[in-house]
Amino acid sequence: MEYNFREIEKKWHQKWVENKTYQVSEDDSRKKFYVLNMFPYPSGAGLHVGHPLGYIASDIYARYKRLQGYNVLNPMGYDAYGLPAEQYAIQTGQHPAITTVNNINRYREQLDKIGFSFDWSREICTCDPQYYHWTQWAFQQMFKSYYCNRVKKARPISELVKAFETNGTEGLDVACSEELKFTAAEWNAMSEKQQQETLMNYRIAYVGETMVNWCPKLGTVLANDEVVDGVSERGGYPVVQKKMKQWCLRVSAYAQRLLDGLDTIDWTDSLKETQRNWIGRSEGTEVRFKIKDSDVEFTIFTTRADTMFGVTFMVLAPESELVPTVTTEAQKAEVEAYLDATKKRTERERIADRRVTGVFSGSYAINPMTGEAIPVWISDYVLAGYGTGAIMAVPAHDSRDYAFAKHFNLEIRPLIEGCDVSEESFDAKEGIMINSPREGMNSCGLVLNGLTVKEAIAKTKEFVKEHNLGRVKVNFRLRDAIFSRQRYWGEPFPVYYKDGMPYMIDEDCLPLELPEVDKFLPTETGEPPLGHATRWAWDTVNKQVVENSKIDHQTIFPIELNTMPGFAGSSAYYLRYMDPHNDKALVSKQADGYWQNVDLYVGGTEHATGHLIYSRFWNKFLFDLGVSIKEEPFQKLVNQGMIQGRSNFVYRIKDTNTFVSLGLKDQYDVTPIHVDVNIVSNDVLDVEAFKNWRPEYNNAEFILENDKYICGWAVEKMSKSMYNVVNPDMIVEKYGADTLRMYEMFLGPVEQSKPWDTNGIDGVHRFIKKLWALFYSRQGEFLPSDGKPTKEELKSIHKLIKKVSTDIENFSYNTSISAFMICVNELSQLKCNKKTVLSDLIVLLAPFAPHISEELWEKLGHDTSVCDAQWPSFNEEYLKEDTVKYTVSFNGKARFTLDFPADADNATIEKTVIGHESSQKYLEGKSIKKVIIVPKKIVNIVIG
RNA sequence: GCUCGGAUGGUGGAAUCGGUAGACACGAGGGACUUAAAAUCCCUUGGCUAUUGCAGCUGUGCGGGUUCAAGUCCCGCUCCGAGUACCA
Repeated sequence: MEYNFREIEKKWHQKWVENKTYQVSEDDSRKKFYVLNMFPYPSGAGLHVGHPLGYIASDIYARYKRLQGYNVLNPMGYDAYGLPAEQYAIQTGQHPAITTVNNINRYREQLDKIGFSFDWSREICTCDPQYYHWTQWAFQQMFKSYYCNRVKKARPISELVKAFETNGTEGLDVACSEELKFTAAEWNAMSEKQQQETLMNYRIAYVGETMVNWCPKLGTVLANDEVVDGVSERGGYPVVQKKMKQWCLRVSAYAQRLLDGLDTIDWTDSLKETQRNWIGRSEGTEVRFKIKDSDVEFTIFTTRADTMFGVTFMVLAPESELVPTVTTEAQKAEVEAYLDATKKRTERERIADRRVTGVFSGSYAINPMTGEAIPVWISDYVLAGYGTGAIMAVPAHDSRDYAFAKHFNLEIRPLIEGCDVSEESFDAKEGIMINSPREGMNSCGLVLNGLTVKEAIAKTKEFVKEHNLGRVKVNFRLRDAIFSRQRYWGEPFPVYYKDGMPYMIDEDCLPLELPEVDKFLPTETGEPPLGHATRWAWDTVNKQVVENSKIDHQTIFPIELNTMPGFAGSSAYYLRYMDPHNDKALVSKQADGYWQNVDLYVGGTEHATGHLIYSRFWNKFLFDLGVSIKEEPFQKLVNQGMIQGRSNFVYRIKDTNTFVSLGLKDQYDVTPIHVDVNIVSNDVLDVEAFKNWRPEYNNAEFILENDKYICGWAVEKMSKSMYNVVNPDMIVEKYGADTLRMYEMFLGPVEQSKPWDTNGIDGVHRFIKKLWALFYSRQGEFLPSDGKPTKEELKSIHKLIKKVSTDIENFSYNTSISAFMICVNELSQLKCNKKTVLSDLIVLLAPFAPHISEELWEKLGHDTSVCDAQWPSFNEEYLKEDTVKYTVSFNGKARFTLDFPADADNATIEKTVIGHESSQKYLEGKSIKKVIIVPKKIVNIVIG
């Protein structure tokens, strides 16, 4: 009987739905396992063959864990808010909700063909009000919280208000935008508006006026991780810096915990390293410098406190608030011209054209160590956003300061013994200090000469602390996340404004639904697209606010017109899957208590500094609230590689319609042209299909080699424009889902990027047919029978059990599949038809090829789904060999291969070797010094 | 520039602790069955030399080193990929 995959796969898809095979619920009698894929953004292009790679890998693991007896949660959903649907809406007028639903349906159709064990009853979609209810709720909780550095936790803002009422800011240690100082009396005397403004300084979700990445073309701000090389990640439009009032999340408060948490999770080192760099912890010292002949003071941050004696100038960022203060009358015009010029440069230009620019402010600062007066400059190589926006410049030991000093002819003063700074600075943190202080230099008593750099830093820190010149400070590169987007297709903020200050809509009124608008562009007055939704503003928000918050009916409250960014909806979705239909809470205590956190998370590396930071932050916040019981959301993370396209080329002879085969192309002047990979097989072009591919090739002519047209090829990104997109539906149609699944895994390690090449798929398909042939003869006779397996049969299957079990744990699916091929070959050669052996084989195969496994499992007479079978365990007894081949070498030279008993030891080997004919000849007249048995069946004998 | 990966046949890739390369698969070549094709099965397949017997040399990006033994460890390079970039 033929292997009819179409019928089999259709049958089991139906049965799985009917029997709710993959629906799970909390079950305290079984251990849980939570497998999760990064949920997709449903794009209009549908899935290509690369998208399911990670889903297949995680599905195999999920099915494997289930066979081991775990209660496995394996959900799927959609990250449905996003720019493409909105851009499409702007162009065509089609509502993004419609586009999104269409795309989701298409995705679902494609996914269903591949046979995943997803529990679709838990499907979520970020644009569903039932879902974003909890995104809005979490945001409100952040608004109502501040971060206490003492307990290292988020706490209710009401606690902070109480503290202000009794003590003001006295003894406060909390995360804030800027250090404020006021007394209880001052606080109590503030108006409500002033109090609200003050609280903004401490809230975890706050409105802040910050420099943002503004993308004029998209009409919105972008987060740092959404900007790549100075242009927007989506669309590649220019991005400029702009000061704007925006919602922000105080991610920076969690910087240390985000860093520490990395040590507790099982992610790849490279991904952890990327996050560490992004968080960018640096330990240093803040030192105050006074401006000469003035009361003005400013603080700088340095990691090289040891170089205090080598400071020859100071630099402020152009955006620094101190700039107007330090600029003297005489320099005013020049400084203003410089500020103007820098403001005009986009970030992109600054990156592309890194020339040294700057201007002298006219003021001098006093070095607190030496009393020297040093010039204060302004330059855009100092960033306003990092540290204090001001630096002390040590040109001898910092390459940027060095370039600046050279350009403006400022003094360069070496501080490390033996370093040569005539050509470049000496940046390394090593060596012995000199000139600190220099002979004859005033000093306040600090002497660093003779110390190593490390010692000098420590000593200076102590000195600074003791003399109250500044403080020891840890700085992070991680910035607060900007949380407003001037777009339509995103979660609306559950916020209204009173007296210019934001207030939260009552929790009972959530979700605040996204209103309809008739235009998706900003309004004439420059407000975000939600500004078009005037009716909604009245009907929905004011009604909710007024009725539920018991506020004066006459008042019209403006509502927040921004929407939330893409990462809002994806930051806590893993919690929602645990309890997706709960309308009382994000997740019930019971569900969260059972599922805890994600045991295995699979997705691409492109989210390393975006989603994977934000959701860790978000989860830590919910952890502080007691909503999530695990501090880290994703215990183990596997990054699947990208599947690249394998493009094919034809070569057209210039100015003709004649195409020349690859091997002959060098004899002509040709242009390579991409050709659709779907009309090429094993690099041989289907000439007729090519003629029909496009009208202009209708009467194309060909110069063939060996009667074939051979195409060239290259590995490129899989994309429509390269004509190298391979669609999974087509593969399923031609070979079946089981073949697709196995082939995707057979292609190579999951973590590795590799090109898709449909050519190799026949090998996997053949394997499945061979497997089928173990069960059915060509005449359709069912072969399996009861009976005791032979030694060889047991050995073959137990070898496989051992291999596959360890391989799945290590995600080495490709080598597992090789092992299956070997085993099936062995069993066919042994003509094995023992039901026990074949049953084990089917269970092992079930995670990889679920459809054929279900079918054959049923045929073997089992009445439950193969999903509920038990993973077989192997028996070392069956794997033992009677004799073992040892390679024997003498002095590492002459080699023989000999058989020894499996349990041979030094003594028996020595005896046997000597007794052996060929070796005896070699050994004549020599004595054995020692016998070394090393693993892997090697014996070395040293003779002399 | 810095950080982290990687480089193995015509191709995708195996090789767990250093154990004597190239598993498995594709492709290619040859053969069987067939009127023919498809399907299936068998043989060969890193390179070079030898070939109606054995076999020999060479070989994991390049150059050194450690070791009885190196794709694997160490030192110095070349190239490729990813992340990051005035972070003081």
